[in-house]
Amino acid sequence: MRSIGKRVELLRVVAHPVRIRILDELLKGVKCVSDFEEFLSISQPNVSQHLSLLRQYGVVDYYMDGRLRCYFLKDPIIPDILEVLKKDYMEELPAPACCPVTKKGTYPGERRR
Amino acid sequence: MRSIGKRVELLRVVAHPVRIRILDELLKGVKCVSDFEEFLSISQPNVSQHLSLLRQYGVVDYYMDGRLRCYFLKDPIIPDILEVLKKDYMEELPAPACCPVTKKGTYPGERRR
DNA sequence: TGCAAATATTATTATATATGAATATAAAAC
DNA sequence: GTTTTATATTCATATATAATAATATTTGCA
Repeated sequence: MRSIGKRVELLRVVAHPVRIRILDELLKGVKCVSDFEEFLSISQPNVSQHLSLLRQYGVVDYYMDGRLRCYFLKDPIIPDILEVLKKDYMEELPAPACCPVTKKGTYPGERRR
Repeated sequence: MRSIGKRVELLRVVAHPVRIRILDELLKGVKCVSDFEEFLSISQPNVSQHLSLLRQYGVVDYYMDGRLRCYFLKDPIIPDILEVLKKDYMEELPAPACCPVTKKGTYPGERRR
């Protein structure tokens, strides 16, 4: 079981516009590097660098097919993260009705804001 | 409705060990700055800096109670992110059984890895 | 065997982020 | 009105991250 620290680290690795697009694309199926190169319109070395990072953190893996590397999703947290990321949220969370849990708060008091 | 770019940005803001702990604590209820200072054992200015960033991105808000600032969660995506982050995942995702969706792949071929 | 295709790695540089220290602000208490 | 308490802001610096360019590796194929 992964520590909370490791999970946050993973979140940081994933929280990048290009890498999110890569992962979202992998959600649909296996893809090779040159597919991403085209799809993302970024340089091949840069695609490889992002994939390398994702591999390093166990987020993706690949198999070889001739000289292609076919990448696929490996970490099961990824589909869940992508789902939350795409979900629509209509409202803000309800403001707390009463009484901070803080030891110092003396609510109810004036709400100045 | 928030763009996907904004969502990824938000994810990046959230993907920090201290800020995750702050948010996880706010999940339990309202807290003020000095509570965090104690709980996180980091300096007051640093707590304020993290809270400032979270405010800037609409993740949290606060009300004033005397000279205390009582912070609370505002963005509804946060509980969902925290839930995914805490969830236990037992297995890796199943490796793709067949046939890359890539235009270049010629699978089935030898799986070298 | 040598060439071309697909991908990876390394080095460099620019930029962003994080933290600590110092200072500022704002409200309450006296 | 001055002091104290709670919090915010600013500045400086260290560190991490990102992208580009150049080069290396690996594999299939002529």
